Amino acid sequence: MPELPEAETMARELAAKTLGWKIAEVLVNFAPIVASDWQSFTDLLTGREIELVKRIGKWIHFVLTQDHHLLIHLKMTGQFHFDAWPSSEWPSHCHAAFRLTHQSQEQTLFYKDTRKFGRLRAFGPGQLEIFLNHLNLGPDALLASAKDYHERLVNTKGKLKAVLLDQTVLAGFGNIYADESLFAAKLSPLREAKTLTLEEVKNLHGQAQRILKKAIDCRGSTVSSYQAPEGAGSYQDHHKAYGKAGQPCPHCGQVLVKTVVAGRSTVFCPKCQK
DNA sequence: CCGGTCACCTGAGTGC
DNA sequence: TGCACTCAGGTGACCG
Repeated sequence: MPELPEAETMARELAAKTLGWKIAEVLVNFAPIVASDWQSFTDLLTGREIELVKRIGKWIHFVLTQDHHLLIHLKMTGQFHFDAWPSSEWPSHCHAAFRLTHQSQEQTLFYKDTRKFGRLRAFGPGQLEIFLNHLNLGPDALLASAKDYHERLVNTKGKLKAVLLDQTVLAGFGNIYADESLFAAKLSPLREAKTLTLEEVKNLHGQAQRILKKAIDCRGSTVSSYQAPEGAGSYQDHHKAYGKAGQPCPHCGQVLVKTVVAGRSTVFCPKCQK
């Protein structure tokens, strides 16, 4: 599900609701959703206060007191849901519950994930760095400069679309925003990334920045079930290529073509995108 | 080493 | 209606 704009939206909305709140209690309803054993997971989190909620690539990062951390990858269908603390019945597809307290107030944050691909990880002091090094994420797709893009893209083997999806090259692109950015930059997803000129990379960088920022303004794309804590996003109304195979290209009218690159469905205009 | 394929899951949509 | 089949925003393991 979430790519950079959806993860950014979730982090912002979670921050607004949970900053300064304490994790009073943790329940895990489906053990495999936690990367470690659930006992050490709950032990690491219980009693900590939430200092910051941010995004690292597509990961959601809760910074907790005493150098403790909660890192969540939402994969295809992960999302957050506020509801009542589960007595016996859990809300549908919710696999972990965090009872949060702030002075006399109380609320419960649920991790919800229909397809159960997502993973939650807790870290104690010094452990987060090791994990992030292991992930080896490239520069953030939104924060990186055109020079960063150029250095990363031109020094990588493979088709442009596959390279954009590789989180160790640039962190944050997924299938939607890769297709949308390539369409806007008039670059073929099938091009070998290393053949891009500096001008082409600068243009791709500019288009990607514009699209990712606009998507964040729209609170992400809701294609099927994606919801941020404050509800669905609306950037799907601005998609020009993703999900539009068979429809006319908005630039030239030629039919948009669907193919498969890096195992992912890819839509592009064979006339505009060179 | 590399690209391609599958596995992990569930639900929605489609066609018979 | 119902069933079989395909596809989905991601990534990591495995294979030739």
